Amino acid sequence: MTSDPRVKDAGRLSVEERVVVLEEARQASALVLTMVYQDGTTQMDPEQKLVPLVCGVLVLLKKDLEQTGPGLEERLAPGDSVVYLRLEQNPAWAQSHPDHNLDLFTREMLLQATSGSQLVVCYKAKELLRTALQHQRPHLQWKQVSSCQIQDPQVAAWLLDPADPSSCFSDLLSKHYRRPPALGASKVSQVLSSLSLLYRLNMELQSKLQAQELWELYFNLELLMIPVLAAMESHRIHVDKEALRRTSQMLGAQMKQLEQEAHQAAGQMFLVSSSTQLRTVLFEKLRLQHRCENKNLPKTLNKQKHSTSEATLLQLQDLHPLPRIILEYRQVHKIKSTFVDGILSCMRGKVRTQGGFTQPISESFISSTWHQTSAVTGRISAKHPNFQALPRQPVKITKKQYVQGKEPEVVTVHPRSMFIPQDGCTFLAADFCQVELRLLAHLSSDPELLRVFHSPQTDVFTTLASQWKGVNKNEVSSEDREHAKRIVYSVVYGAGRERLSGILGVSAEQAGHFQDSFLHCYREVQTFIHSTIQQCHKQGYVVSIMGRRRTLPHVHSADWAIRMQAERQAVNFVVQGSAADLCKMAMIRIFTTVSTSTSLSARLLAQLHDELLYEVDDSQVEEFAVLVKNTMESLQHIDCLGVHLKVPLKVAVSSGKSWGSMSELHLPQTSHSSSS
DNA sequence: AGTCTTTCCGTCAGG
DNA sequence: TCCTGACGGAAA
Repeated sequence: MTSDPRVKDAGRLSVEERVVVLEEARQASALVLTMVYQDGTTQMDPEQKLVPLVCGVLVLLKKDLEQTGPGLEERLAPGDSVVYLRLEQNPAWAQSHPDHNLDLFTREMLLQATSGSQLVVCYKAKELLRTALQHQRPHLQWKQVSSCQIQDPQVAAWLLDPADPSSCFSDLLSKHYRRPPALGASKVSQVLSSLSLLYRLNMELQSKLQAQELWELYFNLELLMIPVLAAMESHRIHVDKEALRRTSQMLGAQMKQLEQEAHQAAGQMFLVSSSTQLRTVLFEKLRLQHRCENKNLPKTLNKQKHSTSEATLLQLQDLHPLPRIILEYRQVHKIKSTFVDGILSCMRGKVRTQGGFTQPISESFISSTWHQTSAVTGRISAKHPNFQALPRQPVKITKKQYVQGKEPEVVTVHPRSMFIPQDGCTFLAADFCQVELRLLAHLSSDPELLRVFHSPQTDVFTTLASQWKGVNKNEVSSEDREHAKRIVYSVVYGAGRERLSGILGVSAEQAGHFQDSFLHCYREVQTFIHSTIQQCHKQGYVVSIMGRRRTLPHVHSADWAIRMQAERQAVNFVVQGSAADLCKMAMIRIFTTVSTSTSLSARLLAQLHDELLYEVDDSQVEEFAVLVKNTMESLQHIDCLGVHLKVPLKVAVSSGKSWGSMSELHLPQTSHSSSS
């Protein structure tokens, strides 16, 4: 890489030459970047199993934007130059020949790319940003890159077609621009032409976004999410590792015991974790299905076999002791494998290089990877671990004591309580209350639903339950309220009465009755569903409040089931996608405010769709809570994207010394809560 | 024929 | 009913 004459190796430039290159970078009309890994691949090569270590960054400095001509697409234009920045793996104090001028140059170049005002392009920009933040720590702070607007073809292509599984660079090239160049040339030549093509591809995607009216969403929302996500990944959450280890051991013992009980109840040995083997025991050996013919036992989705799901086992639990044991086993198994051992395994395997030696370390900090382009609805998702799926409620486990005169011991396990703030800090969570339902009220303009949200001091689902049941608000039980919630969402997302009856535990007839009465009470909701489907049929796609779109080719399918599914997806997308828009905008607004403040230091740790989790200095909790609440509720009106909601937004803020024990923070009323 | 890897399915945590 | 990701077993 560094022996090619077309590439300027920063390490071999003189101090004077570096000054010139830096000035050139500042004057360049565009910068195109890619990370280079130790195995010689770049960000534009197809994904590998194990992400190789980063060894440097290649920067293409484009002097002139409008250079076109035969053959120029994949070759360097005259006046363009390429600089290679080697990223030193060792800290400065451990280097044999520290070159402080080179460190400074690298830092300045990265700063120019991440906070400069000219056009910057990078495929998978979030990875580059996160690497820069980690590598330059503590010299490059996340606040410094908050205004960064690196363009990313992966994000652009996803907005154009969110259903397309985020494809590799060469797939994007052939889909949106032209055939990728044939292999054969040297690796350096390939990389250089890829950089040129990356620039061209970006220009092509830019005009496609403009043509589809997606440019504003891209530029004002999705691009600004990149630094937010990069910063979120570079903040680590403290985990009580010892508590996790103890819990793992305890759950292991509990599983062994439940396994024995299951074998005894079944009268044979079998693999308790296998749904196939359990099916054989329950329905071929014990023949439990014959003893509950009045009930409608669920079947598996593909091959119409008896299901062994939770719903089935709950129906069978009075006939035999086995189903209850299995339910408990599954609960313990899920907690142990995914939320205790799973989390522990995400903390291992990281390596830190120290004085030339690479040694495995086991820190008690963790950070997820956040994905911007993996959900069709525009939501973000998390992996390794999946922070968005940690159990909300603690789980009770009864340990039977085989000692005379001892009562069974009840232990509660709560994975969220393993996450704790750093010393002197507090967790603060901000939750958008019933965003999807509020958006439904806005989208449908249903007068009754709007009225519910405009009358303050009432719980929405309680009001809904009282309206549709025709009883007084204080006569509504918590069960009624829960039912109201289920009914609302089942209607909006097109669930049949069968499905609803399964969830509520009532007859299908009664479930159907509930649905009818809901739609009768809120007529415009029905109209909204119909018009959304109609619009999808007419133009082939649907749009969220901020202009996010999803094309649904299957609405034209001749197959009834396929077509109906596409129609449900259309309705769901408009509501869920709009909620995603709002939540992203909230993250960006808060990020910008904190970044431009000299005193605030709150860090975003996680996003749980409609909830944001921050780590805040103890002394700033109140101030930040007010800021977050006001910022989020003010999103009722967003001028730059033309959003004006007919409903007020409500945000609940809570804080605590562990993620498992958060209590609501009651703040003074603000002006937004009574706006109309 | 036994072992390894990959893919699919069922189940369940979240919203 | 929609949208995710993780895990373990079964099949390929």
